[in-house]
Amino acid sequence: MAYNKKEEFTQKEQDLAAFAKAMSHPARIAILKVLAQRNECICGEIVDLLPLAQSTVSQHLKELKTAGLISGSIDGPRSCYCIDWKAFEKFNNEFNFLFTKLKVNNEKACC
Amino acid sequence: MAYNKKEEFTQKEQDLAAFAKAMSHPARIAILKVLAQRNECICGEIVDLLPLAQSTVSQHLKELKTAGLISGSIDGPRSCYCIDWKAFEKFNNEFNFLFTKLKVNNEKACC
DNA sequence: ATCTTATATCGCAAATATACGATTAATAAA
DNA sequence: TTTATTAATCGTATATTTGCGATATAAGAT
Repeated sequence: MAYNKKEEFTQKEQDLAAFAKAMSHPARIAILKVLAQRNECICGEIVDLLPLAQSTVSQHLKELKTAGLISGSIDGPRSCYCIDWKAFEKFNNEFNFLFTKLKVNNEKACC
Repeated sequence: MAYNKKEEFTQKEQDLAAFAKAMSHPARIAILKVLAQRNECICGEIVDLLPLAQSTVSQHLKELKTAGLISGSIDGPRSCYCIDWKAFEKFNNEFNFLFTKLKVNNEKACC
């Protein structure tokens, strides 16, 4: 694109979009699912569960971490990851505020 | 990428990812916000509210419509759009099922 | 000290997404 | 019928994402 216009939107809009973006790939949904079920998980186990190369999984993990959806710590030669529940709660609140609360006023759809 | 591996994930994972993807740009969040507040909205009004060209807004609207987050109908020479609340409800349920329900079992984070 | 194991990072190719101007299509107004 | 208005689509440039193999890094095992 000629210019990147993302900065011209409000911070909340950007934050919500960034969170959604982190979840916008099935591989990352799958990773989050595993982490949600196990509380903690070693990178290698995730690699075994996904149909992707190790380097690709590592990249997805990095994206999730950068976006703040998960946290990770080094555990000897391994890396342990888990979900940042607080971030999810925050997103869920924002999301519901935008798209559920307002629904009450507008039941009758026009189209 | 050499190959698109998205199809190798479960349908639910793909669906959730597709929904998140539709919300993964601040412009589309902004559009959804407007529609949530107004119940219905003409394309032109949205164009006026966003810092983007008409063709770009139209493209974003198309993406939202294709992903099923909004519906639209032609109203004379204009197009009227509104949120598909059912789709949001479905997404919210899936999302909560994955990322909130399971939280109860796993309060103690490791990292 | 060397070897193994686990993970992150780099470099690259291919696929997608973003943005715009120009054009088209379709209705309303004159 | 001609003209204006509204919105969709096309073509194109650029940016970003996805994916992999190869390489680097770092800790544990021998």
